[in-house]
Amino acid sequence: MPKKDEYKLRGMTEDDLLGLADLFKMFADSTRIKILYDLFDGEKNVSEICEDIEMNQSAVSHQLKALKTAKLVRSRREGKSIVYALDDDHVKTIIAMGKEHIEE
Amino acid sequence: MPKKDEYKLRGMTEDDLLGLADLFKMFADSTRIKILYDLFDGEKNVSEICEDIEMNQSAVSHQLKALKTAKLVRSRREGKSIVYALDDDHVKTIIAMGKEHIEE
DNA sequence: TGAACATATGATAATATATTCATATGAACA
DNA sequence: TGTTCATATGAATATATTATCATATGTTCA
Repeated sequence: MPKKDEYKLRGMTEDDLLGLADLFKMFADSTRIKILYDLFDGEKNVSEICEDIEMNQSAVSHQLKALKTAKLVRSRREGKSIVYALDDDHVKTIIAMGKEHIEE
Repeated sequence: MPKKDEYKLRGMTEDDLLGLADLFKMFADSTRIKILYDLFDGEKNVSEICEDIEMNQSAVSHQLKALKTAKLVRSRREGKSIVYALDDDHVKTIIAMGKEHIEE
């Protein structure tokens, strides 16, 4: 059966574009972008992130979960802590492009 | 006088990071990303954009205004129409990086 | 094993954001 | 000049998103 008149934009389906928007949502919130930027330094556990970005633990945990679902960060246990790290090289590139746009 | 304890994250002030998040918000909505993606083809007027992305004129106009404020598109009059175009090379790069992330 | 610690989670309230509808603006041209 | 066409805008509603609070989960180590 034919897909119910889903249109395409230069080869991208509507779902593709919705997925793209969802990805960029991850960068579109100040708490999340602070977390991502903080992880540029390398792995950090949740408490360290909270201190660095001055946000409380619950808010950070909620946002870390969103970032993990989006496959932008990964985590592993290390003793009592959970350590997070960037999980995609594109994260740095995307943020770098954003900075360039702003700096012009 | 000292700035009231604004912290920095790897050389970025809080305001810098808020600005980055605001930029990425432009890519984080399906209507706006459809518009941007539609303009990959080149200049288009508002009616053409509406048809391509199947959204009504008012919604498109509101979002074009947001994109213009963010300096991601520019516009000029051409006869009765207003023609829009991408106004920043980074737009294509940023979206391309997003696509790569998703395709993996 | 159980107390202490680190993180995660669910529900709620506060806030932000997008779409719609009605209408305004402003250029073109008869 | 006034009508028509294309776009922009304001206000209101609908929807999504986030931070917070309270508490649950799971580890470590005495």
